[in-house]
Amino acid sequence: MDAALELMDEGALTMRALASRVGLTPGALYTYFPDRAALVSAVADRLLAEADLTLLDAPGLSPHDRIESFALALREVLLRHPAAVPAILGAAFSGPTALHVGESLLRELSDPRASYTVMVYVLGAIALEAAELEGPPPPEEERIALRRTYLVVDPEAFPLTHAANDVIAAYISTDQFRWGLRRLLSAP
Amino acid sequence: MDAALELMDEGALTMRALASRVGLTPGALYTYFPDRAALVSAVADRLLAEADLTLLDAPGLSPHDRIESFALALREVLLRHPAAVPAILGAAFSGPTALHVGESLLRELSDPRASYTVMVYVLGAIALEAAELEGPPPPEEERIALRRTYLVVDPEAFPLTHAANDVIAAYISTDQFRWGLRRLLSAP
DNA sequence: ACCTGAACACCGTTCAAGT
DNA sequence: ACCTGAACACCGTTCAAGT
Repeated sequence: MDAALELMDEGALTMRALASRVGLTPGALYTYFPDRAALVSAVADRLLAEADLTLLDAPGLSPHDRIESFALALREVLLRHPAAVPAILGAAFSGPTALHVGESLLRELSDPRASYTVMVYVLGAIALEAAELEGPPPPEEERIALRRTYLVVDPEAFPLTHAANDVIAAYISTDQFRWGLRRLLSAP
Repeated sequence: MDAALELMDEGALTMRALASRVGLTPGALYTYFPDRAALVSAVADRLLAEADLTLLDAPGLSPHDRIESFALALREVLLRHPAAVPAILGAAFSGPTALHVGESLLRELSDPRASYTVMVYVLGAIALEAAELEGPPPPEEERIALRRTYLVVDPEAFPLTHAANDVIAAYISTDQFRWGLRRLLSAP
């Protein structure tokens, strides 16, 4: 599964490539996983578990702070493996680790609807950020600077977008991620 | 592109299948699209445009109501084509239609960071819902009922999840979608 | 410009046969 | 149980050649 994650990061996860990397014949993989989709799900769940789940139960922190620190940790893990993020979205509920995260989240927020809203925001933000990464990401500042030149638009046709260029470039920043999360958590 | 969307809905969009559906040889498609990814992006942008963009400029409505009505319309369009949703996430910023939506959203909310938060929520919610659909969705009530039996967990290991089963089953409801959106928009 | 036919370099998955 | 070798039924993309 480590090899599978590596290949995913390289954007080249095929059963054949995986087999050759672990020194097997393609067919031999089907002893361990019924099919490619099962392999991908397993990798997704393992990746989800790489974020420090204990942050969600950290003593001495407010519920909001626990959620924030876990969300930041999860984002960091997942953005290092952007190609795996779509699989995470797919397994958002089903996997065993996802269940554990869900239970902890329910403990922090009294209304289950609020906890789902947080999940939606966190996974949505990560998914949008991951979508524009090919491999492991360059430093944040670099990505923002790139977006600043990248996202130039016609000022006549899109005046507000043009005026907000700097903020839009920073949509993928940790600050923006935290800002949105806090806004959501601070809702009445 | 209509044929391509049809094939996507059937979960079987290949260049060869598309070619045969439009009465061409696979190679001929490369006159119109440089590669498969370009085709998928084009379909995604066209799908985005199917939601009524004028809702975002509807006179006589508050900014929040405009956003809500457009978000609901977008969700309805996209959930009819769940297989295309990942492509929408990928093209969330780049496409011409996405630019237009972004500009309108900036008009409704004074802080660009808030408008991005709304985008994250709306696209995130749609992505999570789409992830558990194979083809065009059954009626909402049916899906919720299915989830209610689907999502049974061990009450000992996951007591809160077990207790909230009914609400969790309704995570994919229009009501939950609207509830989360309103909560986000009502943040101070 | 648009299309065909044919090829190239791949895929995931299955399965008899071996150990 | 685990693995190989070989096959089956596919892929996306390219490209000479035709109209």
